[in-house]
Amino acid sequence: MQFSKSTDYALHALIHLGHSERCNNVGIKELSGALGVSESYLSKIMSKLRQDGIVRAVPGVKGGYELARPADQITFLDVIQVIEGRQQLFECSNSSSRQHLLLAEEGAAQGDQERPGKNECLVEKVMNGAEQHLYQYLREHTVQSILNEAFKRCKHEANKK
Amino acid sequence: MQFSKSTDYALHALIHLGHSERCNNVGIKELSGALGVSESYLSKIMSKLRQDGIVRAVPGVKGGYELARPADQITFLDVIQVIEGRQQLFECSNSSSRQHLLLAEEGAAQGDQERPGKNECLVEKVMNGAEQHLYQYLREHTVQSILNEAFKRCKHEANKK
DNA sequence: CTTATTATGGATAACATAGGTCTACAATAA
DNA sequence: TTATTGTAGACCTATGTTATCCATAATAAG
Repeated sequence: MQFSKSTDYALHALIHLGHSERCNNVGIKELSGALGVSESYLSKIMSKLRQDGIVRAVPGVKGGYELARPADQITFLDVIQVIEGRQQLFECSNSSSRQHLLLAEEGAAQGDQERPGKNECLVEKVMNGAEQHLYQYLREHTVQSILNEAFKRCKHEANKK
Repeated sequence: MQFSKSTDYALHALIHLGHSERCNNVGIKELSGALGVSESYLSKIMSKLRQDGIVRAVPGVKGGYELARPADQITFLDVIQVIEGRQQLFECSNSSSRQHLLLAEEGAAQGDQERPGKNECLVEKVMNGAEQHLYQYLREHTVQSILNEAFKRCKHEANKK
């Protein structure tokens, strides 16, 4: 279980875009140079980000990419879900096994429809809880928060000199 | 990014073992039957769990598996790390890129050894924070806590009748 | 001691996904 | 119109997941 390299590239690319907000568009050449990835591969990732409305792209001379919304409204979770997809982190593979009859439906016999989550597998329930926990953390960190942190580091270093 | 089916099988198998604590050993046949997985595949998973000291195995007639320690000392994290491995969830793939020079080393110039984590990439820092957050949650849930929850469900249903 | 039973570990294979390249095409500013 | 830049698709390879099968080792019971 690991995040893909594409997620790494996407996050760093977005930070680069946020950092270069002054000049409108950043070309794939500049981006791939900064990250050390091939243009062809990175452009695929950028396309995904564009399709999901994270960045805007303009073709043509002087074209390139820019953030589609303020950097403080682009969360880590946004980016991760674009690249990794939105399937849940954990799924019980065989919900009709004897095990599940025991764990999930033991307490949910006849017509127990008033509580819908009741016959969910307990293992899955814990794992979904973990997922929500993780997502909450990832929602609290944005491209902007990275830029702020980098700026703080920079200033701190300047003071020492 | 998803947990593998093996993790699912491992968790359910351990819960089965915890539930059948009375009779000493549970054979692979009973386990695979309960989970709806082939014996050959499940035995691979059980071997891993044994190598990491989660379960004990005895071969021979009347052999089988049992938990190697109390169910409340087997956390979800333990199981996941055995099956999924212990690599970190996220690694920056190219820490020598221009991007990283900006993000990580901007504030960590000459001889800055007194703070070791200082020149870590900020993206990686957030992701490692997310990982620790997730791990903390997974440490708080054990095989025993699932058994307790199942027991509660069972009792609750009994009261209703 | 022999035998039936059970777990172990290696070899192998189908399949999906990640990671990456290349090329033809579309859009746009100069 | 043309040079430049992003888009989309085909394509390839390596790796990991999910599995199966078989020979071997260990063990309890007879």
